[in-house]
Amino acid sequence: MSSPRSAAARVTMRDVASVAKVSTATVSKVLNDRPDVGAEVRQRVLDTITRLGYRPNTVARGLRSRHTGTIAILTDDLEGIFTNALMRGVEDAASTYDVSVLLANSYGDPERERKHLRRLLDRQVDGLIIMSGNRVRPRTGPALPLPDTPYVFLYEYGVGQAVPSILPDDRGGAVLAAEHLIEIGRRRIGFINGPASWEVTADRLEGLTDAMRAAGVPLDPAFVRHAPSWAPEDGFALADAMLAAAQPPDAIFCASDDLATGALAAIHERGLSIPGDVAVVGFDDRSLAVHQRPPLTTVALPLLEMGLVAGQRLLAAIDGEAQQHELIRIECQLRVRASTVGAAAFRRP
Amino acid sequence: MSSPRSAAARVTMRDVASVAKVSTATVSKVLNDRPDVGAEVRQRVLDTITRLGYRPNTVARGLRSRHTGTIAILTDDLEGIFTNALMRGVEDAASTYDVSVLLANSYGDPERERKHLRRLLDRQVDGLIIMSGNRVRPRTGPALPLPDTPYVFLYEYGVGQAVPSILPDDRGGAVLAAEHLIEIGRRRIGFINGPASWEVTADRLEGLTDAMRAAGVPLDPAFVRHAPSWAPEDGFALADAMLAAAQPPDAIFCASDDLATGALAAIHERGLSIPGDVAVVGFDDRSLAVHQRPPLTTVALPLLEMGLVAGQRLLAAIDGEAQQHELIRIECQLRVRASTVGAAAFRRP
DNA sequence: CTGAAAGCGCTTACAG
DNA sequence: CTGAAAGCGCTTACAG
Repeated sequence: MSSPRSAAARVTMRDVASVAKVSTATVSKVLNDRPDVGAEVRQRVLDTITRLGYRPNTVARGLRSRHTGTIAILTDDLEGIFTNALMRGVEDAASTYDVSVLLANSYGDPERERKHLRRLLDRQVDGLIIMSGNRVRPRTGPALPLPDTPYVFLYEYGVGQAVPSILPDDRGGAVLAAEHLIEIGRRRIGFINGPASWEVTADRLEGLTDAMRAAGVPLDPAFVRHAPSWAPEDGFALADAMLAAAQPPDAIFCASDDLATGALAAIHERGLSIPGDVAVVGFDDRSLAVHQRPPLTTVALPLLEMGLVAGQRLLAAIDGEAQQHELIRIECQLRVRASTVGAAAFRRP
Repeated sequence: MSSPRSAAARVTMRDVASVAKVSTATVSKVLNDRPDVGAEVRQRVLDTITRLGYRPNTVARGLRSRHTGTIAILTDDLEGIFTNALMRGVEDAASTYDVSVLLANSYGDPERERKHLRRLLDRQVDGLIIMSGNRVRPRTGPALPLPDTPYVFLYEYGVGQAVPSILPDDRGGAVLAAEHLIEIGRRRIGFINGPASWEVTADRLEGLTDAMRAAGVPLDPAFVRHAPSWAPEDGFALADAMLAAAQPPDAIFCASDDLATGALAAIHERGLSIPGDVAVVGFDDRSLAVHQRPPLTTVALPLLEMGLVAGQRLLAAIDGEAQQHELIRIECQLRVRASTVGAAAFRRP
């Protein structure tokens, strides 16, 4: 039974059929769990399969059946700050259904996107997830028309296309943060938002505003600022400015963990305690949040779940479910840590 | 010419052949850039292809030709700290050769790895990149034997297998850091290493030790410490302890940017200047490095290049190049920033 | 240089 | 319930 090392003649469905004394059609039916196979024959085929170590060739199956069990993630940024977690969700969903996922990185370049799309379509992918790895914004359709291939948008959204877009509920996340600060007794809440050109900043501001209004707590316009960038440096500068006011805020809500990192430093530098003098809440729940001094209370983006939902929606569409234009907002979660409910005050030594 | 929306009968090679009045064999030759086709016929085929908007079916090609133009990345951690950059390198290399890349996440579970491997082999992938997203260590072979499918290890390494492993040159990276600190005149250099159970910490310690010895600068054992974890908190604690010494270090080299972040905080808290009193160097060059106060000099891991090399090596093996057991170390790069050559001292206000 | 024929390994109607 | 036949869309020897 020794076989030439690499030529180890693959065992095919024909081999199984001939050994089990059935037709390949029958083997195929057994493999695909079709009901119309006798119990005895089924068992014989199954036994033969394991005895021969037969494995179906997905490529052949794909050619004949016209579905490949493959989806693709097409992203504009493979190194985006949220890319991994989103991808993991998609991969989890796909894996559950024995679907494989292809990866394509367009770098946000339409020409590259077109190339990838072409290759992916040539490869007969069953569907596509078009994903931004870092920034929610509207986008036009795919760089190539996809008349026969379902797709969904993830962490970005289409404007006219009849497909779902999976997004975080940024507004709701900000509401959570605001309600938490109000609940722990803060009344002078500052907001360090991200650059106004980023769409999420509008949603987060809206959530904060609505929650404050609902609670009857006024929001001082002087304490509501857009940072020029998302960098900690800007969080530092804006927090420092707020702290210099005659009546400084007793809480600062930042639209990102990075901004919050800067805010924490500014508060420390002034010798104020956290959360005693100033409570701080971030947004995103990146891994650095938990390592801040004190650990940062923050609003967690539901990235994994978003990826899962995107995957499930796509799979459903592949199975024939009708798609329509809709924005699916996934709830954020508040992660309460010491920067708002600190064990004792966290004052600089 | 209106076509029923979804049934838009695909144009196949047969259509092209019949319109161009040639055989499908000839179309295939043109498509695959075979030399044995007349110039005139070639042109006619090409014209027909664009006129009909023909696109080859990769699945059919794969079935017949026995190579699918697909590789897979199998990782134990899709959210590993270095996963994205490594993947981007692989994707870049693959894309260049018109090869697609599949993504598979085993979560480090052998059973899951086996499942993925099985699915990937059924799918007839041409090759595999087996990658760790966060930690260099030796590993046994794939959870399933791969007699006919080439693979390479990335950011981890095999022990016996006749395949290459792509790794960073951690030792060399530490040499760069040490030489830099010595060059700017530091003589009492502290080293905050990562947990001893992490293999890279041995390499980085060796690099530091060798460089110091070569320069004739003594290394005080009291200033060489393994942190219990990679977290900033531990960097803080160890730096703080070193600074409390009668003769504190004038430079601290940290085996990760996270540790360095903690060290920076400890130095600030003591009211010392950076780099005036103490210079700091990190390792990894994560995005947070540049946002430290002051921006952190650090040793950049060559992740993108590692991914590229892994991809290229794999593609070469797929093309038939012989593989052997080898550890391929890619050079790190020193990124000099203000924490060692700061514009003026960076003293706390 | 060109084409007729076979075949990659499956699944799909369809007949019995 | 089972099988013979056709065919998915290509590429590969091979003959001319």
